[in-house]
Amino acid sequence: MEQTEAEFLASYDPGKYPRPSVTADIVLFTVGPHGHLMVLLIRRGGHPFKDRWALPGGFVSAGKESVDQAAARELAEETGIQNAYLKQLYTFSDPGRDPRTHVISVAYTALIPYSRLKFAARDDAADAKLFRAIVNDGLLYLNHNDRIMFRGIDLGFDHNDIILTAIKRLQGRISYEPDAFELLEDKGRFTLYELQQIFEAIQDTELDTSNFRKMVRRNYVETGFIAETGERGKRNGYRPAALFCCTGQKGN
Amino acid sequence: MEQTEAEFLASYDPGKYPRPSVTADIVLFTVGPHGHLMVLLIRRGGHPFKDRWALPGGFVSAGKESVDQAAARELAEETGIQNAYLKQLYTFSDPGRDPRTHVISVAYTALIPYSRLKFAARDDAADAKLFRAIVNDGLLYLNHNDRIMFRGIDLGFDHNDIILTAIKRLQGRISYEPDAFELLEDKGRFTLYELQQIFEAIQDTELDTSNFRKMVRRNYVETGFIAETGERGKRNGYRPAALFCCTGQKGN
DNA sequence: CAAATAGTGTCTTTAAGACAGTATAAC
DNA sequence: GTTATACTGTCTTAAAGACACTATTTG
Repeated sequence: MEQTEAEFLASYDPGKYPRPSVTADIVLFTVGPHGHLMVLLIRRGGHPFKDRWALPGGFVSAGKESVDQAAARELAEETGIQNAYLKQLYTFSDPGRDPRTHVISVAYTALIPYSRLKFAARDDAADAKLFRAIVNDGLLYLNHNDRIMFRGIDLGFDHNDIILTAIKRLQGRISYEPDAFELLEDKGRFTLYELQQIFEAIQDTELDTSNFRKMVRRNYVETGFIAETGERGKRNGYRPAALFCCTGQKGN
Repeated sequence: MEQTEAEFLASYDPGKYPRPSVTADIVLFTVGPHGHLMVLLIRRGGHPFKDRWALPGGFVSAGKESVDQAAARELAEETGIQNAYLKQLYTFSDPGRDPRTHVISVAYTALIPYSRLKFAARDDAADAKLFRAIVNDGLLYLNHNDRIMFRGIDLGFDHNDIILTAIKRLQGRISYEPDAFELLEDKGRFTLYELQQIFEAIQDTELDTSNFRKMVRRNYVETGFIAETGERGKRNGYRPAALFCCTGQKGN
């Protein structure tokens, strides 16, 4: 006898085959006051990789949330950050990447301005710190206030690979996605030099001011993505810079 | 008493929390003899979405394989295609995207030359067919030999979204990844016009021959990614074209 | 005025596009 | 020669980079 779809679903047994676990892991980037690209790491309190540094993240609640929602929830639970700018990065699924069982990790990139993360810059935040991420010769190095320094391969799980993938993707996206603006302290009130510092941190290069500003005019001012506010920034004994704001237009 | 990692792992119970299922789904693209971008669809034999067209794919065997391996295995099982050029696309995880239970789909793009898929161009291949993929006004339409035609939203699951995402990504990647060369009938023996047709199919535009060839020289010949073989193609009553081959160099 | 940062102008190179043209095979 | 496809040259525009330059503020 032919089954209808409703009958099939009523009799469906979801427990027949073993399933992997699924986690959402978050590579949270910020640009620190020295113009460095930084990543948030959590010191693991329990096994596996107890006392090692690793990315924030956690298990997806099956049937209750998408992985996107799990990423936002876990980031809020572990760091208090709400409404983060989160983008899916890549899914890591080697059966041996977690020693407990087969855990598939859907990795996300989060971009948060530094001032929302100041707690993690202090040394008394024992379990969640910002580390400068340095890529040299294809290898990742992590550095907190020149006091804690280690190699990416000393992170828990395959988080070295995840962070390297995230940095490459961030660098690739910067020319066609509005990522850089998410790292500004105030999207409604910023100078072009502040924006340039974020581009420099992400691309890990120095940029020519004149050429950078030409690019900004072409890609963002002329498209209406940002606009001059008419105001000028703080006076520090020299010429104050013009302030711009994001308008919410599409841009590029 | 403090547990060691080994003790922790020995006592770890993987069944404590409900887990989602994970599938690998494959968007297999080819360029047909009329220069159209085509996608392989399978007619579903069982519930859910029985008798509807959907992407090939299947469940990941937990603990036994990565999702990459599952994608390659499922593609081989359902179509006989071995050693496909497979790239991870995106992970789709809405808890309601599969009516059975929470099924997270890691989607892949496969690029295969048309001659390896001729079986799916014939009408007697009842359960696996190639469809021309047409994007119009952001909407997807599928078309097999002008005989079977339907909208992407009539596909099973969220496969309309997956295919649209795959097409966008393919178009975005073409200028910096060697994807186009994977669609050539013979990477060791092709004319520049054959290559141009693949670019045109992916970008859904007509390209200027002169400008296209200038780009090929710059990006692929001068970098050593492809080279002239010295031979010439078939004579059809007119000037035969020079044959090129991929060299295995990095390119771009 | 000097100091310090903000901001511009110009020249060159490179890539992209439009478009007219020449070359070589079979017949 | 014609026909059909293969292939090139030139002009224009736009983007990217190097680098010298001017402008505006405080003190």
